[in-house]
Amino acid sequence: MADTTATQELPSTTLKTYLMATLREAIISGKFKPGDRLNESQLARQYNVSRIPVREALQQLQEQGLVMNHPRRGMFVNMLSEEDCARINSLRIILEAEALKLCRARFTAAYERHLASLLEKLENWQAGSEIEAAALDLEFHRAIWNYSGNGYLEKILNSLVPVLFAHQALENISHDLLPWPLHHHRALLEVVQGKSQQSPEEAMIAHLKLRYTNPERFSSLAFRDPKPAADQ
Amino acid sequence: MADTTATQELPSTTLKTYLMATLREAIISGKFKPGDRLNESQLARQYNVSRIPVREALQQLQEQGLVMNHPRRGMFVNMLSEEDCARINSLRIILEAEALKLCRARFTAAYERHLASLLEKLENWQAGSEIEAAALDLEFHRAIWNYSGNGYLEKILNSLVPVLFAHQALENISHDLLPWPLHHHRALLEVVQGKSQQSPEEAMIAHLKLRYTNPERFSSLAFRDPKPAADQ
DNA sequence: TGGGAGTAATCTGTATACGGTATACGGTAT
DNA sequence: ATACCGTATACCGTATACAGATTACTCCCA
Repeated sequence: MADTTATQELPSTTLKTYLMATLREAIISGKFKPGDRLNESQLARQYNVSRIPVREALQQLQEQGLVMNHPRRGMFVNMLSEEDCARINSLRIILEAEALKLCRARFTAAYERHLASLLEKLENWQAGSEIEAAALDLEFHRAIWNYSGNGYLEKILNSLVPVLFAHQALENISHDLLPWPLHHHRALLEVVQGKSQQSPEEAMIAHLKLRYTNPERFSSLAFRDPKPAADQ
Repeated sequence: MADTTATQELPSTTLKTYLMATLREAIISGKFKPGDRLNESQLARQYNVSRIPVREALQQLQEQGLVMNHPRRGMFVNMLSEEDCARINSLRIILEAEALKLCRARFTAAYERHLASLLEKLENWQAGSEIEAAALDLEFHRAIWNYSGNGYLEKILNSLVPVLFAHQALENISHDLLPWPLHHHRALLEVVQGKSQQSPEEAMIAHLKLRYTNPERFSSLAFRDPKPAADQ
């Protein structure tokens, strides 16, 4: 299975890392819904480990924004408001646009082959769960982040975006919306290739507008660009 | 050892958060040098707590990039190469420029008073340790991040920049360089006030150039024309 | 005298145990 | 009947205890 964390990834080193990946996947896939309380003892019994690794994994996920801690109450799956999504998206535009620019500057044939093969999988994706679609989507974006050549940028995006995917997946399940939009990733590849007329920022905004209204709402791009209808 | 009195001030929250702040400060101030191994048991004895809160605090600091974990080996104070600093600075320019823009858009009289008072303290700072100067510096920047109105942006910057300050403080101590440059923060305030001719990115690059060579080296600004389009 | 292997010391990772606090429920008074 | 209060329960935060692993040291041999 594709790795779920960007930090050190040695599967059977410690129980904490194993639990982190497992719980992260469970949250992103919607197995645990926002607002759910995560009982340490219960999870420990469920995975046949003691509470300590569970605690530490949950705290790591807390630092990554997937769960929230109410002191003396417990851990709760984070629930994102529409505004939170917009705030994250506003940052994502800036950061992922930067990743696109860096990727474009460092472009090589090997990168292009990898991205193209991922893109092909995305565009030919037909059957399968929404979860798998989301995983493919995330994999494509992660490839771009990785090719930026700046590990800190990659780490930040990895701590920022997956929680959005969790939220999106859940919205998709509960509202039974249109299938995951996978068809617009070619525009991003074209930006990286230097073939696009769009700026990286424009491409990111267009990309996110498939799923959100005014994703750039809380970024500086919101009041630089006269185009969006400022309803607020 | 002098910390035993400090532990007596009943940590209103949890021991973990208390230890996090303490250890963070110790690392940033250079009390623990890069490469040092942090012994859990030793720290536990030193602060009169058990190993568990120490462990959890260290793991939190790991997520913030201040320490690194070698599995089954222990926690080590993170050691930044010159390239790492440049990578972080390249991101910092982008992110803090965004914070400046957001701050400028949300500017109020109260914000201005607060920033101005901090600036006055910075410019009138004469005596005191380099550590205090760094703390003041950081406080000013944090105020800007906070006023951006995007908690996620604030959180990212808080996970990115303090490690730089730790590195800077150490360099300063070991090489006995010039005093901490505090005099260039007015340019940032002027950007927020809209009085500056510089773009936020230019201001940030100029700000960081006081301390680093080519801080924008690993950002997209490095290979874009030096005069970005005026955003106002 | 230097290097390698074996052993001991030490530390991390994990399990179990305990105390304090918050929540929930039931009883009593109004 | 409702509201308030006291007790009970459950869970988190922390402490203590144990096992595996890694490191460092020592001893032996070349």
